[in-house]
Amino acid sequence: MPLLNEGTVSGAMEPLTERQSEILRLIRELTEASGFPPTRAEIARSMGFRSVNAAEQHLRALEKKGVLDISSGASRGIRIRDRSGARLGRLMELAVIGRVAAGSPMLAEEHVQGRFQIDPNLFAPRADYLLRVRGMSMRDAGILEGDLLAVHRSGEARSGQIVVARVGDEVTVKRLRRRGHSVQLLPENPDFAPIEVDLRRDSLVIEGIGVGVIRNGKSL
Amino acid sequence: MPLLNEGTVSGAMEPLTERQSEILRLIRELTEASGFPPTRAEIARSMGFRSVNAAEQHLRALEKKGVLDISSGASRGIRIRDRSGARLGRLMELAVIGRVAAGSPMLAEEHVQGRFQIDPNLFAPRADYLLRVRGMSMRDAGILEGDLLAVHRSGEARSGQIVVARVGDEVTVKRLRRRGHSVQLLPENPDFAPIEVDLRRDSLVIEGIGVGVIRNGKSL
DNA sequence: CCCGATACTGAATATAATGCCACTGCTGAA
DNA sequence: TTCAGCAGTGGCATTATATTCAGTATCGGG
Repeated sequence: MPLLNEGTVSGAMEPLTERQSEILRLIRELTEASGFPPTRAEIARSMGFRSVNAAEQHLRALEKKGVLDISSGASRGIRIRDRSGARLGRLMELAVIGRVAAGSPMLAEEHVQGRFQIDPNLFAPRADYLLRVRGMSMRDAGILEGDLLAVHRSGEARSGQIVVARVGDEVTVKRLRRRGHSVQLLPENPDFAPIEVDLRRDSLVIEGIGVGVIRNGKSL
Repeated sequence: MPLLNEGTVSGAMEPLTERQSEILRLIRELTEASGFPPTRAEIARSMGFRSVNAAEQHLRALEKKGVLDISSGASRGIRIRDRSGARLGRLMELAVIGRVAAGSPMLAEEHVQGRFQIDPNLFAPRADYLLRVRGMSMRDAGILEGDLLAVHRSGEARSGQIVVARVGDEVTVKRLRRRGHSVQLLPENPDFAPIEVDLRRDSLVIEGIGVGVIRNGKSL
């Protein structure tokens, strides 16, 4: 049982046409200027279109090419997907992952509570996403309820590391300890019991390694 | 001795009520999460209001107090006015402060160990610098040796907040408790003793308020 | 020559969202 | 007591917006 994860990342981005780049640039500018994304009508007006549908079609194209997300039905529901390579500065936008539904992959959009720009040099190895921690089972490791655990996506972990693991249907943060055929997931709080996993019988998927903690709430 | 620092903040902003602060925080969160500001209905739903007008009234109040701009007629036309003006781009570069020499100011260049780019939306109120924590006196608050404490520069603090204080020659991180003429600086670790400061005799300077924690080292 | 992609015009429609009015209840200051 | 500010409920007219449908035109393959 190789403690392996599936892995999969999004693919290449189709090139934009000249016009589509213009639209994208315009959306950036208008969003920056006003604090919120433009409507179809505003795009059309700025571009000189006499039909809002021209803007609509462009948005569809941009969404299909993966540079935009459009929230259906929501007014101004445009979000520019800032792919890491695109930016001038070398900062990443990390997703904040909340409650993870059983069976579905970690980074599914439905789990994303928000995004934060993080200096990649802050964590080593590189953090791939932030997981909102629930419960106090890692209290004595200084990881409290509501904290954001910076997670490095990796299917393998060494004994002693803090891992994000999937045991059965549950996603949990614990310290990993290997013991031959079995693996222990140790809480850092005497009020909680260790989880014993026999790899010959139970499934264990390592989702990643904890590489940092960010606490920003009122839990402070 | 009025617990005051030189610090000083910019233009007078009327204080927000508890509820209004909640609304503001919510708007920040929703905007961060979705990429665009919420509608009145979304605010009402998130807050549990049964009337969208409750949200409308709060927005009016927040606008009147100068923390918001509302674009009349535009859907989702909410812009949070960033006080302090400091924010030029979308992210700031915060200094990491190490050992602070007695008597010299916090942000003196000699104390700067490095700088990290941080999303200003990560902490509220705004973090002004990061302080490398020494010692385990705040262990039970989840602040460990080597952690970076995000500090909001402020000469005033409320009872119960975690503060960076200068007592005599020492800079220390503790939880503040006011007791009439005296102030207690409470550790969050039974192995350490509280510090009692009599304001009529001893000097106490609040350097700032702890607004967040970042842990990135191998302490994890 | 037809097809699909790009790039639009123009109009129609359902609904999302703002903005306003009337009203309740509380609190603290004048 | 009265009054202003705060915190809501509920309803409603008017816009604002998204989204779809029906076209026109150009371009580069296959």
